[in-house]
Amino acid sequence: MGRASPPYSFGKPPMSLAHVILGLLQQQERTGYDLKTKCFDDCISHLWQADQAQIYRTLDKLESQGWITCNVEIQHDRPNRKVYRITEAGEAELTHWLQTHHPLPVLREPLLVQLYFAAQLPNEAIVYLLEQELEARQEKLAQCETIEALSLSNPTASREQKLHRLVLDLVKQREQTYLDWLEKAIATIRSQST
Amino acid sequence: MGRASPPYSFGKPPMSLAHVILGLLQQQERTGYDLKTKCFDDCISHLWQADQAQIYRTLDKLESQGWITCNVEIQHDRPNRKVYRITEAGEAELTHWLQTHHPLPVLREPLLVQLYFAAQLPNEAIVYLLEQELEARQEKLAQCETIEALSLSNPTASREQKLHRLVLDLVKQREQTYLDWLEKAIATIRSQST
DNA sequence: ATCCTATATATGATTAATCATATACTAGCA
DNA sequence: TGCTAGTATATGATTAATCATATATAGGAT
Repeated sequence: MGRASPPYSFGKPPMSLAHVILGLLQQQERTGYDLKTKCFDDCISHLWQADQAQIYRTLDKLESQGWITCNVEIQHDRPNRKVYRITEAGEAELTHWLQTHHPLPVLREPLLVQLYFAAQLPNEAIVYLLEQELEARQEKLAQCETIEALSLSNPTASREQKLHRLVLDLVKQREQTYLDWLEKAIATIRSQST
Repeated sequence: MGRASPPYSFGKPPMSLAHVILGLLQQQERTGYDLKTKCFDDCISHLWQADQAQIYRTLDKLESQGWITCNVEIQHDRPNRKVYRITEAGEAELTHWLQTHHPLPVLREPLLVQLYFAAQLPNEAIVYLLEQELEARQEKLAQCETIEALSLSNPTASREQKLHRLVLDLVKQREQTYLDWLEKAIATIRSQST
């Protein structure tokens, strides 16, 4: 008991986006548009990026799965809103998923491939590549700091906020590790004879 | 000039796996089976993981693109081998790709999502989750060290090897950042009242 | 009068990736 | 005898993700 019986058919093991959405809908009811603009883009872009089309299609699947329900709000000045709410089955599924270990995600970084095969390139070309990456990573760290300022600025440290803080700490440290390594790598390549 | 004219149609911007394969074929000619077993699984698993089926399909695409050619080696005791070699057009494409900045890959980590929404869970459940992640990350770091021992043990420091070392350094540091954070996070949660 | 932005949802097309499975022969082991 | 492992390539099915585009209305700026 606790979970629906076997024939799920909907996306087996990870299905992570579905569960991110369940988590967000457990906080409060929302529309697809709210999820995209207020949640994914403004609050958890450091954590999970999602395409608008995929959000709407996942909402459809979650609804036909019985994990969320939909209530259409008629609006006259604007398009109607489909407000989604998590169901009891959805909460059970979320609670189960939250406690399940998932395999480490596969990382595929073009920059590392480039560096791995860069032996044929002149040093300046390699340094240029690393500098562009450095710039992109600095920008990403800045985005993390924006999110930090927006959502973790007030001193009220609820249990939830402490967890959000932990998550953001990792993401920031990850970027910092990258930045440190890039600076070291640039110095190493520069000091090298071609 | 330098690149084939517009109607590529094959996978636009990233197409990274195709370029990893081009890089490996520039080192020497290989079969799909060699690529899977000797390269992806043994040498660059820390860098890029690839499914056997996708390797074969990408070889087909690269061939029809004119970036590699194929020579069938007839074997009588075993299945025939299709030996692939990079072409001049392929080398030009690789050189171009190696110098192009690519957008940062999107990271989607189930564990971070779980922690973000874990406020409803008891501390022990959160700690258990973090400990499982810690174990998986330790194993991954150990895999990096195996690769290090296998491919970077000899003291000959060619230009190529120095680059491979840089790449491995980042991957190891990334895992270490994770491990440090996980230990800190476990201590933090443990010290917390439920 | 025209254009852009915001609100709101939806579909079609395509790519990248994974999983399962099929085929086929050899060699070694139990 | 049957089983497994290694060598070698290939296809079908499916999922996850991205991009482009379509529709519709209101309100503000140029």
